[in-house]
Formats: sequence, structure tokens, C-alpha cells
Amino acid sequence: MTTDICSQSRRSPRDRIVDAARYLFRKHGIRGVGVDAIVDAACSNKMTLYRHFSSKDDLIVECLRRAGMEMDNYWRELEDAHPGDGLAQLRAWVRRIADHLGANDCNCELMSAAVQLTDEDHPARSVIKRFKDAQRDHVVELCRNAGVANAELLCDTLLLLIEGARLNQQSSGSEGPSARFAGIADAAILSFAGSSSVPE
Amino acid sequence: MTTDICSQSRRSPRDRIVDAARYLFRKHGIRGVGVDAIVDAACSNKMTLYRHFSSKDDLIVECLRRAGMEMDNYWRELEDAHPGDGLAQLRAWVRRIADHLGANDCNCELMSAAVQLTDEDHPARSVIKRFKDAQRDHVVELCRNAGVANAELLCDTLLLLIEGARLNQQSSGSEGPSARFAGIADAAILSFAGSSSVPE
DNA sequence: CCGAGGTGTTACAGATCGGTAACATTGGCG
DNA sequence: CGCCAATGTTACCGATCTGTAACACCTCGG
Repeated sequence: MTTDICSQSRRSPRDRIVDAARYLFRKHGIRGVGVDAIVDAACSNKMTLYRHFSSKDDLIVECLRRAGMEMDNYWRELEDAHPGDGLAQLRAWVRRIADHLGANDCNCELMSAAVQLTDEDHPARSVIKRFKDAQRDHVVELCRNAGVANAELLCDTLLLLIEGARLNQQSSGSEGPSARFAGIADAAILSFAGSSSVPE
Repeated sequence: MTTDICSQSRRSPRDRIVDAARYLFRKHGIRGVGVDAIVDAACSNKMTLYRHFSSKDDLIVECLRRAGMEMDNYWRELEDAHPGDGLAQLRAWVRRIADHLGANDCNCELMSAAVQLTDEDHPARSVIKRFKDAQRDHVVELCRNAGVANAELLCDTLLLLIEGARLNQQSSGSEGPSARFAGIADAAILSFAGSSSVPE
């Protein structure tokens, strides 16, 4: 319907399975979709899935790793679009998140996965934590490059606002507090950047 | 272990089941715990559960309704502790959330439930939405009472920060961005309250 | 043409899930 | 005591879940 993975029969079954899994995971939750539904949406079969992935958890890990890689690619796109301009990259990043709040093609996968995979020792947890740490480091660097004095503080403020907006979107809908996310986040950036040359 | 519901045999089986369900839902996720585990933790049995609740979904709804009622009680406690002082109630509310970020006895139930119950027509969705709307109205009223000019904006800022902090706690741990939540949120309150008598 | 590797099909195992029926047990109240 | 309602016990149903075994297919390089 929305993205007919079955019609992409020229792609490898492995890629179709991963894409179908990511789509269904976003739509029905990781625990709410079974491998049968995944291979059905991918126009493949269970045997092929288990020839590429040792278990469903292994497939989940691969899905999250791909989501992280796509995010890394987006960081590079931002750097290319605004080379050396951390402030512009930050604002473009926030604007993109605001624009994609309604759609489910965003990278909410990694955070909603953390809510759904409550087991502390699930193999995906390390993937999530590694991605989160890398993202934080990169945003801090952008803030510092933008001339913000307290880069860590702005970074954490933005991260809290972003994930709060994504979560609120799911519980309160588009007309809830997440509707004001773009303005709030951009105001925070400008507020910090404005007092850039005023340490303390 | 942590809270031995079984030893509270004087309480009604219904209450023990609901409490055990809420505890396990928080710990392993709504979809990650079965009715057998619930009645086992409650030292009851499946038949008694299904005599009180027509289905597992019905039990979920009751759990969320109780979480919402406890939140209403907390609003009343705040009003009693700081009668008529919206600013003090806001700051006490934020401080309490910050203190309870690590523990799982907070009311994250209603928001994490929204992530786990992806079906748009799940009976719990209306409970969640109703609670969220009421919470927003109440916080807006507190902001307005605190003399804040743009009460809705501060309310939504706080709501985004709070849910972002709770979500980040689960994916990045206690040392992540959520560690700075208390300072960020309190600064936001004071910033808005400071410019209270300066509309626009 | 032929053999081999990746793929698809069918069937099934073992476990767990939500939910129910029939019956035994308990505790409180007259 | 004896009754009654709530609760507990056991066994089970059908559906669904992850994961596997055996076998058929099909394409492509030598």
C-alpha cells in the first residue's frame, strides 16, 4: 500500500526483509509483529529470514543498526549543506524533525525500541546506547561549533525537547504540545547562541 | 522482592492484581507480560482475574485509570502544600519528577503505554488522551496562576522536557541528558516567570 | 548440459498466549 | 451449625509465536 516492498523483487530478499521489518515495527511495535507478518510483507518466507538472521532479536539489531547508519548519513548531508556552520546545521536538524513529526518515517525506531525492549540485557540495548552516545557527542560538537558557551546544556535541552515531542506526538496527537516543538527548540538555540560570547 | 504483593493478603484480590499488573507492566512492558505472570505475582489465579476484568485490555485500562487518579491526587497535594501559589506548585512538580526519574514508581505508565499500544482504536487510547488533555489544562492553569504571560508556551515546553527526560532515561541511562532535566526545566520556569509582567 | 547456491514451499515441533469450564475450598454472616 | 458468595485449583481449548526439517525450484556460471 504505502510502500509496496513486494514489487521491489529485484532487491535482495535480505534487504526486503529488513525494510519490511522496520516498517512493521514502526507501525505495530516490535513486540506486536511476528516473523510471519514480516516475511509476508517482504514477499519472502521464514526460511530465508532464518538463513540470514539467527533469530528475531538478531533481525531487530540489524534494523536498529541500519536506522543508526541512516542517521549518520543525515549528519553528513547536514555538514555538506551547511559546511562548517554548526548553528545552521542545528536549526536545519530541528526543522527537519519538526516537519517529520507526523510521519512515521523518522528515526523514532531507536527510542521507541528502548521503551519496548525492557529487558536490560537485550542485544539491541547496546546498539541503542552506542547510537545515543554518538548522537550526543555530535550534537555537542555542533553546539560548540555554533559558538555556544555551554554546549552540553543546549545539547541536552534539545535532546529532551526532541524526544519529548516524538513521544507526545504518540500520546496526545498532532495538536498536542508537540505542535509547538519547532518554535520552542529554535528559540532555545537562538537564546543560547545569542549569549554565546558571554560565558557564565 | 521489591514490593511483595503476595504478603498483602488482607487486601482484596482485585487490588493485588491491579498493583501486580502495574508493577510488571512498568518492568517488562505491557506486551511483555502475560496474565499468568500477573496473577502469579498477585498470588491469585486467572479465574479471579477474569471475574473482575472481561479481558487483559480491560485490566490495562483499569491500570491506566488508577495511574491517572493517583496523578489527580498529587495535583491536590501540591495545591494543599502551596495553596494559590502556581509558581511554587510548578517548581515542586518539576523537582519531584526529577527526583523520581530513576525509580519506576513514576507515572510513566500512561506515556509508555501509548508507545506500546500502537493500535489506534485500543480502548486504552481514549484513557490516555483524556488524561493528557486534563494534565495540559491543569498545567496551563498553574502557569497562568504563576503570572506567566504565555502560559501555553511554558506548559508545552515543560511537558516536552518532562517526557523527553523520562524517555531518555530509558535509552541513555541516568548519566544521559536526563541528568540535566531539573536544571533545564527550572530555568525555563524562572525565565518565563521573570518576564511575567512584560507581555510580548 | 549440469551441478551448486540461494530461494521458495509445506509441514511441523515446542512453547506461550488469552480465555474458559467444572469443581474444590475458604471465610463471613445469619 | 449451615448457607452463600468469593476465591482458588486443575485441566483444557484454540490461536499464535519463534524456530526447524525436508524437499522442490530456479537461476546462473562452467
